[in-house]
Formats: sequence, structure tokens, C-alpha cells
Amino acid sequence: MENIFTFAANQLSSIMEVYIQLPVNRKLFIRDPESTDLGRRMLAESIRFIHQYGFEEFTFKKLAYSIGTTEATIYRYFENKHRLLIYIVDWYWSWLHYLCIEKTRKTSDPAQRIRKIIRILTNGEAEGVSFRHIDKNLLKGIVISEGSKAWLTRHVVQDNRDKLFKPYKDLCGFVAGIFLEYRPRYRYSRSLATTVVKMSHTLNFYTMNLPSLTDYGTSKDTRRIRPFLEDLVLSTLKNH
Amino acid sequence: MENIFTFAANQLSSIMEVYIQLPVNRKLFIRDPESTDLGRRMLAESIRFIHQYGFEEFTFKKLAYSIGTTEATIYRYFENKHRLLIYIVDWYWSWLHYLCIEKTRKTSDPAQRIRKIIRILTNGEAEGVSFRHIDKNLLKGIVISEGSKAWLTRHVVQDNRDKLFKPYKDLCGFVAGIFLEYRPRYRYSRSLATTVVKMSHTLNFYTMNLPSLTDYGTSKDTRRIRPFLEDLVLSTLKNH
DNA sequence: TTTTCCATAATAGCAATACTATCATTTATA
DNA sequence: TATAAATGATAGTATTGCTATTATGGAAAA
Repeated sequence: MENIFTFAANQLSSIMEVYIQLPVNRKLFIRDPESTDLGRRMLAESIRFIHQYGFEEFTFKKLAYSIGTTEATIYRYFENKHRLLIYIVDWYWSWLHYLCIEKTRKTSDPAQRIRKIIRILTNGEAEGVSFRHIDKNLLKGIVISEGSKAWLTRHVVQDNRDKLFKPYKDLCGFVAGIFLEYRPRYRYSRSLATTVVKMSHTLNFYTMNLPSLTDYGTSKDTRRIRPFLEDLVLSTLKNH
Repeated sequence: MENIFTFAANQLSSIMEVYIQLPVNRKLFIRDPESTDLGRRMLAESIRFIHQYGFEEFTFKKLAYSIGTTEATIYRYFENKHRLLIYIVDWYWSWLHYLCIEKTRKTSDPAQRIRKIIRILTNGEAEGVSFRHIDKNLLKGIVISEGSKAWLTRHVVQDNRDKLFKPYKDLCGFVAGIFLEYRPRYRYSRSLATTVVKMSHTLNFYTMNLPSLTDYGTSKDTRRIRPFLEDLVLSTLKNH
């Protein structure tokens, strides 16, 4: 199967420190942050900052200060902080999509492929190859608690036209395809895929912050999200 | 069944213009907006404004101008605009909860009760008794596109301790109870209830703004959310 | 080597936001 | 009619989210 990550996948090697360049929409930046050391520090530090203090507290001025540059310089890389958020959120979804493709490649049994996908989506610890400057565990935290803010704006429709949410939609589309392999006649594969992708992250947020919305008590044990979603998907699909 | 809405329910009459006072957490306001004409105009106008321009564009200065008062006065009713958002979002969830109780009261068949609940959650047109100053259709739109912002903040945990999200959690708890009536041994009733409540609104947002995440093409037909969720819930529960 | 770019630094400025504070005036209530 | 409470009018402040200008330092082209 040829896909957008072919180039990246070919670069995979046995050493863990591998540099995969995930494709990012060029409209998301003015100057490619991956192209300079300063740019990469912007990414690394904004991930740390947003994870710690939240997106509302995050400003270019503070980011500039903490990496020893100026506000004006950051504005030469990113139009505004919202675009930077979409940049890192997109990066996360692209990476998850890549992981899903990689990890299901060798499995042919459709039900088994579905279980693998759900395992990846609900995995607490970010797995896969490591990256120089992007801390995937922090990133996952950001996507869980700030991710929706990427599209919860007045300009969703225009941003969507500009394909800014393509990685998320591609991932959901891929998952929907896996569902259809299992039950080709199921009519709501996309809705179900979106539900699973969304809830695998939202239930994480609820477990940590509004635990009574889940069944895991106050133990904050996010591991039980997986059996719930697995049962949800397989019960539904089996029924068709 | 005694419940928080008993008083309100007793007031129901055949005329549509009934005044139901839904309980709102007292921490959400400084001065009760329901107690004065000016306060009610604040609620009515903020709903209109947020629906039209979004929560980010919404400021107390603009709200003050459009109802002919001053910023300072609004600050005497609400601590800040975020609390006002929680106020109206809570109001919505309380009202939905009330509707769910009312509409399932006469049905005893558990599966039928589940279908009723899902119908209420996915109903495009806001039904039920009407209110003087709160436009429930606009309110539903706000909850769909701004609702999560109520808890997607750094102070979720504290806000949760202050019981600011009680109406949402109560609704999800009620739905979970209905699921348990049907299948008492199902282990994930809360997660499933939360999933249904969440997705019944999120899929609405996707249908309107990111339609490729759903199965309804570009027709923007939100009516198909209901059969999807109905099938999802009943397939899953039947399996137990 | 010199020139000339170009990225970044340094600094300023501006309109808007999210408040807080003060005092005058109107309105309600005792 | 007195008195308190609610609202209006106005001012002020720190911060945000930018834009603009000029200076500097280092790498590449001439």
C-alpha cells in the first residue's frame, strides 16, 4: 500500500533515534520551523509551555523570552499562536496515522487490525520512534486538552478549506477503512471511526479531570478506556 | 421518582408559555441574572451574540453596549465571561436533563426509553416548553460549538470541585442509569452515556463544519446522527 | 576581500481586552 | 421621606496580539 508516509517508512531503522519528517501543511507557517535550530526550539518550547500552562496562557512574548529570542522573530515563523497550535496538533495526528499504518501492516485479520488500532489510539505512553525536539508524551497531553481548540473557532470552515485539518480527517478515514474491511456493509464507518478517535482522547481528559463521567472511579486509570472502546466497536460491527 | 426538577415539572401546563426556573449553581453569578430585567437581557443578548460571533469575539463591553448598559454593571452580575458561558451551558444541560426525565416518564420498556433519550439528544429543533428570554435553538448551537470551552481550561479541576459541571454530569449519569435498566451487567454504562451525549453534539458540529468526518456527505443532514447512535448503543448493550 | 543579503535583535507603538476603582445618580424599599 | 441598593459615567491599568522600523552580525556571492 502506497501512502503519504512511504518516504518516512523507508527511513525506519533499528536504532531508535530516527528522524522522520512528517508532512505539514505549508499554510501553517510563514518560515518552516523545521528548517532552523531556532524554529525547532520554538516547537519544542511551545509544546512544553502549552502543556504546562495551557493554550490561553501561552503567548509569543513568553515563548520568545524562554528561548531567548524576540516576539517579532516568532512572528516571522508563525502568523499567530493559533496556527502554531494547529501545526503541532496536525503533527500529532500525522504521527498517529503513520503509527496506525505501520502497526497494522503485518496483520491481516480484520478484527485483529481493529484491536491494534484501538490499542494505538488509547495508548497512554506515546510509542514509536523518537524525535529530536518533539516530546510526544507532552504533545499527546496537549492534543487531549487543547486539541479541539484547533477547530472550535469562527473560521473553521475557511481553515478546513485550506486543508488545515487534513491529518485528523485522514486518520479518521483510515480507521473507517479498517472498519469496512471487517464489515463492508456497515453504513456508519466514518461516524464510528470519528467517535473512536474522538472518545479515545476525550475519555482520557474526563478520567483525569471529570472522573464521574467514566466508569473508572477516582483511580484515574486510563487503561480501561481501551476495553470499553474495543467492545463498543466490535459489538456494533458484529451486529452487521 | 423524586428528582431535582419535581417543582418545575409540577408547574407544567397545557399552554406552551410556561416559566420553569432551572436550578443554577450560585457560584456562577455574583448577582442572580434571573432576578432582574437587566439580568435577563444580559442572558438573552449574550446568547444571541455568542451564537452569532463566537465566544472569543464576545466581550462584556460589546454586550453592555448592545443592551444599553455599562461594562461595570455586567461585572456586578458575572465575575467574567467564562462564568457566564458556564452559566448558559449549564442551563442547557439542566434543561435537557429535565426533558429526558419528562419524556421517559410514561415509557416503561427499557429499549424504548433508550430510543427516546437518543431522540432528545439528537433533536435538531429544540423542543419542550418555551422560555421568556432564552432562545433554546441558539443555545443548542452555542453548546455545540462552544460548550467544551467551559471545561477546557487550566482550572477544570477547581471548577469541578465547585460543582460547576454538575448539570452535565447529572445528565450523563441519568442516561447511564437508563442503559443499566436495559442491561444491568454492562460495565461501561457511564462511558457509553458520556460518549452518546458528547457525540450527539460533536457529530452535529462535524456535519456542519467538517462533513468528511461523518457519513452524511455534504448534505449537512444531521438527522442521520440519530440512527447511528441508536444502533451503536443498542448493538453494544444487546451484546451483554 | 569586499559587498550584499538575510535572519535576527532591539525597540517602539497601537488598538483591544479584561478587568478594577471611584463617585454620581437613579430607583426601590422601609 | 429617609436610606440603602442598583446602575451609570468615567477613568485607569496591565496584558495581549499584533505591526513597523532600524540596527547588527554572519554567511554567501562577487
